[in-house]
Amino acid sequence: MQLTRERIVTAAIGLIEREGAEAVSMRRVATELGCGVMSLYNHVPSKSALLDFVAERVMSAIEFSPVPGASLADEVRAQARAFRAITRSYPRCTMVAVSRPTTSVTGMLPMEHALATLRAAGFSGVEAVHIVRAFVAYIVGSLLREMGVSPGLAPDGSAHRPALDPAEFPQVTALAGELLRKDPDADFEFGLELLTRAIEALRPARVS
Amino acid sequence: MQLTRERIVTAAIGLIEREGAEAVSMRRVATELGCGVMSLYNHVPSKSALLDFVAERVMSAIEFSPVPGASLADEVRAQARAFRAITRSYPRCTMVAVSRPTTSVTGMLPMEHALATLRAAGFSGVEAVHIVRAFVAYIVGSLLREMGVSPGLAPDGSAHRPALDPAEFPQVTALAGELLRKDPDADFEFGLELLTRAIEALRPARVS
DNA sequence: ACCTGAACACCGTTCAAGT
DNA sequence: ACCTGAACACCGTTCAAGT
Repeated sequence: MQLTRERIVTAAIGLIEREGAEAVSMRRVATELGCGVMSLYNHVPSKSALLDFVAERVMSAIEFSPVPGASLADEVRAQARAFRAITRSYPRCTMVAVSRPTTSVTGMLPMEHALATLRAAGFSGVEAVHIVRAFVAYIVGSLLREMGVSPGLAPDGSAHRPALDPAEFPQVTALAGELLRKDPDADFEFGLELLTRAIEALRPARVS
Repeated sequence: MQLTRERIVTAAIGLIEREGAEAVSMRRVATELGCGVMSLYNHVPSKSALLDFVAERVMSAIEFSPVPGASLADEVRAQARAFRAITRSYPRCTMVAVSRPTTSVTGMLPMEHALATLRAAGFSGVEAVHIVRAFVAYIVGSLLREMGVSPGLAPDGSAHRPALDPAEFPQVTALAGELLRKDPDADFEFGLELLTRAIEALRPARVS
């Protein structure tokens, strides 16, 4: 089969999902595709660029289903969840996507959508940009915590949890159960609700 | 001079700050210290562990100056800013710190502090944990956006900004100036204010 | 135009040998 | 106990040669 950028990116994504971001090498991708390493360079300028294309593909997988009569809060929540949903399709690729600046056209579509929603709700352009940035920061930070792993290098599985001193860390030890409990959905929804209510309170009175 | 873990971590931090995270290699660190590569392994089990120690050092550099009579909002803001301030001292190390889970004792100190503040303000343990997580997600996401670079691999400087179609991207093109303006402080403060107000509104009526 | 092997300058880590 | 050189199995990318 013909070697194309599409196929190369697909192979890279598969590799990342199966073995993690640190497993990706040009040589691995090449053998995956049954070609020589250098053949890749006819379709992709560098490894860094390849990962950019991976990021682009992941980001363009964000799906909006704009509900017609939705309130501002509902629309904001829906878009934030759609963003986070890519984690479901590409759990490990999400990290590489999120940690490199997207310059692609399709990567700008969520931004366009979000700005339109906020402007329609009465926010100024400057406010809209600020709000989107705050939400993106929160979502990206949530994804990073949820995946819990560096995109580049996996942390050692060394479970040398050093036993905290209850006198020095009264709160942490008291809430250890809660702190160790993993419920990414609940965590995400909690912060999302905080931000959503905050922008509702910020919304100009003059509803269009 | 004696080779110690301290010196190795310091050398790694210096290397990261000077040349970026992707420049760190055991061999580079060794030559930096004027010793053989393998000597490092007497004090550090692996490269991954070395980066964990880097993260620990960076995180433990967070400085709190607990203002006595401060309001909840002021305390929360102060702690969030203190977290973000490590970016000033370790601009590039921050990214490696933030993208690997901290299991160290000193890394738990900010958490302890934040939980204490929130509990003193009347929040339950479960609420406090949720709130801290939301703030951490926001702060980490902000840092990631601010540094704009993957911890592992630098993005290509290829400025192939592909010229958006104004018909397809009316908001983005209209707000291009605002979107390209870089003011990380203002961005951070905006979102911080959103979250702070949100938890103020959430606070239980019964003030202790 | 597309493919490719050899080669270069790198990696992290194991192992056996030194002191 | 600490250091270390050689070696192994990898990297990304250049270059010159093929078709």
